[in-house]
Amino acid sequence: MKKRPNNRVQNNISKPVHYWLLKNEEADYSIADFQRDNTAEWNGVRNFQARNYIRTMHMGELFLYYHANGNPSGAAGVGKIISEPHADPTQFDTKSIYFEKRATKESPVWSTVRVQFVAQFARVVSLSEIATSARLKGILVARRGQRLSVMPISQTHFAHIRTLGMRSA
DNA sequence: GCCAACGTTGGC
DNA sequence: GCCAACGTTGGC
Repeated sequence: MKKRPNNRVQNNISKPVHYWLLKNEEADYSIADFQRDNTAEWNGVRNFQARNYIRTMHMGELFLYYHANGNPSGAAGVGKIISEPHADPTQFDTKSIYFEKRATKESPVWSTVRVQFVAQFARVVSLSEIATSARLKGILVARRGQRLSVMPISQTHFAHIRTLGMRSA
């Protein structure tokens, strides 16, 4: 019998743990709104690359909550994925701005996950701070032209930004 | 409001 | 499959 590699999590062999960065405009849905609601459906993603990332998400994974168009823009807190990926219901709603005429119940086009508020940072870790940090070199959110609302982030970068955010300025 | 850097659409 | 036109994102 082959021995199971010991660098995998038991009962979860084919599911690597990801960390994510999820964006919302601060004026549309801030970390305070997220905290008030406690949970939310991450509906309305209409970009194929972002959708493909959503489809690799797993329950329990953590993400940085990022304020786009913020004052300043940056990481404002932490949330958690609390469902497996599933069809975004707004794609079937003819009255929704997210309606998708190509979508059918049998083969949906867009995916979503349910998310839960975990923590608000003591301070926003600004994009300029992220972009200039040597320890965050290569981070996707600071890359020029990067506009995805859902992107992966390394465990190391996630942990570092969380440490910065939890510490008062 | 400007505009760079994309992604998407549709004619051919 | 190419690519021009158009739409969107998001920092500034």
